[in-house]
Amino acid sequence: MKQYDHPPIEDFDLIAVLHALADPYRLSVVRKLAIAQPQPCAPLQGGRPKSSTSHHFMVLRKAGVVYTEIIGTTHMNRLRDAELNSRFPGLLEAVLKAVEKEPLEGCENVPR
Amino acid sequence: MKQYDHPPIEDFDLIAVLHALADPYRLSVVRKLAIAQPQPCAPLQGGRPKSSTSHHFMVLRKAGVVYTEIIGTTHMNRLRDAELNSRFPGLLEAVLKAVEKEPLEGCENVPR
DNA sequence: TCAATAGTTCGAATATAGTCGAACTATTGA
DNA sequence: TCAATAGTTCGACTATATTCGAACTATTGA
Repeated sequence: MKQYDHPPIEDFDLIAVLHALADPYRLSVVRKLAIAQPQPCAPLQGGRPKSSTSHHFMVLRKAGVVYTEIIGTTHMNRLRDAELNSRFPGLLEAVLKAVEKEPLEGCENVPR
Repeated sequence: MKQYDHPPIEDFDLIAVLHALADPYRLSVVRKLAIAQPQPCAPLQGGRPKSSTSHHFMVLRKAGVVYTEIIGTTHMNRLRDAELNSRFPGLLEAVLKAVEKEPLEGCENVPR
């Protein structure tokens, strides 16, 4: 069962993390994973072709934002929130909090 | 004395702020302003041509990261840190903290 | 009034990123 | 063994960003 390479914490680069988060689609993925983890890619596609989704997940993985475990045919994604927080304390939390009141496609009916 | 338009807090957009910060040169400007405010553009150029500097300052201003006041012939820049913090609590602080141990060109000899 | 200063604007060139269809790979379950 | 599933890779295209020189504007101080 082949797995992805994920950067170790000490290789996390702030510019790469900020860039990874500075895209509406990728930010929505991060928000959804923050609500429910882990998740396969499929339910997070949001109407996009698989190749685009795959590209964005690669950006998230390379930055260290997402960890993907291959289980059978599905790729299970989770946030590397603890690692991110140990390297860049408060960053992910601040980002998630910054958009928590904004609508999140696919989660319109989630009660608060 | 003509002045710039700066977006009001309620128009701040997280994606734009993250994008503004996700560039090495712009992040260095933000770090330098966090150390000493306000400053004109000139000492922050870092060897770049003026047109590039001007472009990056425009990105920072449009995102709401930097406030520029025109005083005579110099454009004095400061961080909109309080406003940023009221809109996106903890974000700027987390970003600055994330890189505080990294070298900052032009500040190599600052004692700690 | 005029030169110097500080920074902008323009336009073109280059680089980086995002999008998408089509072909591909690995795994599972029948 | 074979079809279905989940996602990747490739290559081409488009869009967005960055870079830079050159010409420009506004203000000041001599």
